[in-house]
Amino acid sequence: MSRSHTHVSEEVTDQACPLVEVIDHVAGKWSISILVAAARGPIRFTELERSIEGISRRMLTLNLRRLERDGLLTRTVHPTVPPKVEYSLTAMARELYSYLTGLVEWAERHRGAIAQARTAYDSKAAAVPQAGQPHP
Amino acid sequence: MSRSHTHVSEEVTDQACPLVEVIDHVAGKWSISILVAAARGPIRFTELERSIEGISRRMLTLNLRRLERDGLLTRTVHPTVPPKVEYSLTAMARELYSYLTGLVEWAERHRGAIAQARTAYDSKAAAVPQAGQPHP
DNA sequence: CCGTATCCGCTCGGATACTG
DNA sequence: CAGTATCCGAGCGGATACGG
Repeated sequence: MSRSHTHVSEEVTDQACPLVEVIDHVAGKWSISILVAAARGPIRFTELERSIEGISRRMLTLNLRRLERDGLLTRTVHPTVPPKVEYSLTAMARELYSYLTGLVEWAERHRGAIAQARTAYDSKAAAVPQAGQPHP
Repeated sequence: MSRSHTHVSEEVTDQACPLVEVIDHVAGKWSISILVAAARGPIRFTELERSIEGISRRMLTLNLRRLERDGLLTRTVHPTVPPKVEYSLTAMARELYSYLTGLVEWAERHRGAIAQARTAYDSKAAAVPQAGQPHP
């Protein structure tokens, strides 16, 4: 945000493409699901819509466009009737894939532990009258 | 994957803790920065604030609380004056660490390519009058 | 089948001010 | 030092309707 003034001549990419933003796009809530789903091979719009639980059509479209714009997905339109559109990973995205699945597998392994940690945290926060008591 | 029949015991954590939500917390915009920064060893609040470019105090606090609640960070208060609070990764989070750095390194490697892909996409979208023309 | 467009509630998140 | 509290604008995201 408050970037000290860089030379505008060469490194536009540094300004235009902060790491945090790239990661945010790539590791976004739906992006991971989409990329993992598309990793098996070309996949159609409605297949994505059905395979990703809870995503709305709007959010699917928005994420697909953003991933395409970032060069992670290619969109291929087959001029048939009815229309058929397929999305595939680019080389860049295939390289990303293993990190994503690693993340997902980690989340699966620790999902239970996380749920327990939340319960513990919440019950602890609820029962601390001797410290959190604002006297009336 | 989406609709295999779950046992009741798993169903509880499944409801309380959807995979997508876990990933969203863990791979969130600021979460990654925080976890990576805390991986080197116990780190203080202001150290985090200074080392993470662009984060506000509010967002830092919110993310720290959420990570603590999810069992990824431990918060240790040293009863000194002035007060000293340190955050450390839990075992669960240290296991996550390598996937996160993998992601970050990927983002660094391809930051330039992504910036170029965006430029290409935008210029293509701007100059396609023969296909995108909405006839009046 | 594969989207786009519009409305709108709701949350995110920065700015600011105040405590132990 | 390490937060909490409150305000408030921006934009995310669901619902709905429509088009090629």
